[in-house]
Amino acid sequence: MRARSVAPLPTGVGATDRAPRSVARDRPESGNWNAPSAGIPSPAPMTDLAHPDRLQKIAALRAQGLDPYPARGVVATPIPVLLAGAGTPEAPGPLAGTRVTVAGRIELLRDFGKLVFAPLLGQGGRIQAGLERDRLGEWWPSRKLLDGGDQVGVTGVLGHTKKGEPTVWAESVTLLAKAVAPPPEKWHGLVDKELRYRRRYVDLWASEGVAQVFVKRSQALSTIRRYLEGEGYLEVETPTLHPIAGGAAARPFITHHNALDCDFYLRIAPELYLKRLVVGGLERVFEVSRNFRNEGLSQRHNPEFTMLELYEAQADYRRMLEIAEQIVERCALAVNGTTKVTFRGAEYDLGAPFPRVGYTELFRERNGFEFDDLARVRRRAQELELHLVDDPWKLMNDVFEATCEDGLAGPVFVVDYPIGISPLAKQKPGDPRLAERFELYVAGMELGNAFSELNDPAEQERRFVEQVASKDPEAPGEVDWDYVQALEYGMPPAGGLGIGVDRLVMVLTGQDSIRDVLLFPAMKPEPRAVRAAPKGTEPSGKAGPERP
RNA sequence: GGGCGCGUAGCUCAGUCGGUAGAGCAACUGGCUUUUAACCAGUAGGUCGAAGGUUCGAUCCCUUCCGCGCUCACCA
Repeated sequence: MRARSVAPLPTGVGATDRAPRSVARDRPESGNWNAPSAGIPSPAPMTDLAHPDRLQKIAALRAQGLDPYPARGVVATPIPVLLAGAGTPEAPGPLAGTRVTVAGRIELLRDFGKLVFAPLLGQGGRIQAGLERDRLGEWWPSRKLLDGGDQVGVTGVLGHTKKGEPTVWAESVTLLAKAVAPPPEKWHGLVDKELRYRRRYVDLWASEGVAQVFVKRSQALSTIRRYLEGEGYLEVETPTLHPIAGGAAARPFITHHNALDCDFYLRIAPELYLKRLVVGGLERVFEVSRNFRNEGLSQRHNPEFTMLELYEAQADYRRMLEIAEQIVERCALAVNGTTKVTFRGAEYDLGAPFPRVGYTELFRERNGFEFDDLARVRRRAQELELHLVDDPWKLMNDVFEATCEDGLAGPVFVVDYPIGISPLAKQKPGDPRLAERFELYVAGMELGNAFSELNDPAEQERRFVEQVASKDPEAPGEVDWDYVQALEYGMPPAGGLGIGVDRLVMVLTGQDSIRDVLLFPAMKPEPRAVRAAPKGTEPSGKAGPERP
């Protein structure tokens, strides 16, 4: 909530005869609770989590004419500012001894009878409030209505305890929102992974370091945007609903538009739209897009994931190498202050430049023959007990991934991919077997993919037709003729790059699983939705929740 | 989709070789004015994930289902 003053409520407009107290949030009176709001009762809490004792406290508050969910917050000083301003007992800071207001969630209550310590959690930190009987006067008995998890505002003098901990010695306490669900166990916090993901709103404050991961994620995205804008790029937004699932080989989600009475595919890649924009004269574009693939889940795969894609006219994949390096290095520095990261037990240096290794050379080194020796590829695939897919080029790449990918600790660029697995990339001059394409690997994980974009419409049409004709269930179902037509209008030579933002954030923050860098990873719906009616009110026991 | 594992109080976990369950924290009551997982005493809290089967009796054994985790497959 933004800090601002609120004009007193005019008498008779939603105000009561206690209105002068109700608007006192900027000048809290000692011992003041919140004045009542319009007297609208809240509906009964809906889930099993609501604790009866806490519901009774709400009833007690309302009985006193007090609002457990007041309309206004308090004007508070951010906790990091308070901590810095408090200094130490030996060297008090500029705020020590002054009256301050802090807002936050009561982490827990340590009750000593006539003194209660209450660590308050807010964004950016934790500071302790000290509630003393002798300072709080007539409010003091009301402390019994507070619980761990409640949102409160505390005004008092900033000081220290005997042990030197910064403490706001409360002169008034304002309940800002009553928590009816109890917080997790204070020492272990939330450890059940399912609960952590389902109740991220608890995990974010109850589990150490979780919020920081998402702060870093935001910083990384912000860094990417700043860098690309500095390079003259324009951020754009292209459709999520696609008539043809193109730009990647993946199984799409299908949805239906009622008014148009047609099916759409959820975006599997923004690529073809972004290149249309390059045709349209937007010479440097990028998009941070959510993509959806109807495939398996794993530590590296979520059904929806975030991809950065960018395209630059007059550039080729060599320029994309540089941009990829810059993005990774700048993000590391912005997020961690160093290019060194620890991921899955190993240390990596994300400082540019990254080494390059040729796909051809790597394949030959690990397998002892050329990647386009398809007969030997097939034998090798049998040795490796790989699933023998029909598409020889796909099989070749399966062999590559099985034999080469694990060794790519990285960061490293694998450059010059076989053209057979690069349907949207331009052929490498002087070697018709290869495309001007690279992938970026870190910790054996593909982080990025880039190429010199194919802009020959006839060649693109030929490859599309070939794809559609293939037996690959993940190939597009039909040729994107509109895209071919776009190329017919002429697309300048261009380089394009895609970076898996979730995976990049995994590496930057040292998280093993993609789920730990997604605020709300995909989960099956929780069967429990609503709670039974309050005890004793079920008509016959049949009206309870459906709990299959 | 396959394999392995897990599901017991709000949270973290014990336990029952089959006789319907315990601890710590949280909650509630009482005590305590400097705690850092405070402490001390007491109280309350559970259709032991769901359904079915075996059994005199199932939270425990069996089957199926649901959810989650790990792993393999899948995943340019």
